[in-house]
Amino acid sequence: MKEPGKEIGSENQKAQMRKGVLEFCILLTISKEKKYASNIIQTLKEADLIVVEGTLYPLLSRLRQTELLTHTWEESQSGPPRKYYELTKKGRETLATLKQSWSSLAKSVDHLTE
Amino acid sequence: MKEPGKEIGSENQKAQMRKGVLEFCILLTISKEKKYASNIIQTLKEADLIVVEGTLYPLLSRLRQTELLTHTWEESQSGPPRKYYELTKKGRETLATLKQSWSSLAKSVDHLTE
DNA sequence: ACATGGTACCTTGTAGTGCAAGGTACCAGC
DNA sequence: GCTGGTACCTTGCACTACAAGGTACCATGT
Repeated sequence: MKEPGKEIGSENQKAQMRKGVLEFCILLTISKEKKYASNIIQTLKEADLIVVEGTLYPLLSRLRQTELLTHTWEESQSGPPRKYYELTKKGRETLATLKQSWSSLAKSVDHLTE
Repeated sequence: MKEPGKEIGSENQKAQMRKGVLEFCILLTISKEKKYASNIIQTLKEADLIVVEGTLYPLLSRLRQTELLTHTWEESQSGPPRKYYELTKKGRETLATLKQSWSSLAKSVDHLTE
């Protein structure tokens, strides 16, 4: 069963584009300094990228399983302890590769736009 | 059951990025002149974007259902007739929106990279 | 006339991924 | 010890690309 006034491409598509670079952006975010989940969401939001918890946690787990990042618990002054994420060596290497992938992709799009 | 030496993010991720902009790129491709499927794949390949038939056909159907493009049959001089795709008015409008989405996304990534 | 190779179109089943919604645990203040 | 806030995590659903397999039409050679 589908809604009759189904959403047209543009809205949906914008979300689709965001998906593709999400993992990349999260690695970018952490690369500057270690952060915890809510912190990451905040940073991405400041860059106009909307992400929610339900998306982020599974993604962080996946990145940890592939050993791109590690986490350490730290006490908070107000509330429960926080899980700070940080890039591993492999994580930094992968990020470098992804930066190239991104610029390569941007180049392709430019090429098609002309 | 997973392969033990499972593929690490970078390869997989690059594909993921491509996915996000695929629909956008296809609309871009057609926007210049009407094309048929193999033709589109060829054009994308020249821009370093790999797409296969099994991906393209369902995508074109989807775009037709949402009325972003139409098709017309034309005879070929060598082989079966070809289905040429072309943007509709709504398609051109959507494409304009997507161009903005793309540049907005690129901006966000740049913002995070700095 | 009909077999063969090439071109083009299309469908089915599978795996990966983001997201909405709901759930658990810890801390501080009243 | 109750309440509100913060933080972490899981489950079920919908969407999408892709691999693989299938159909149809045309031209050429024998």
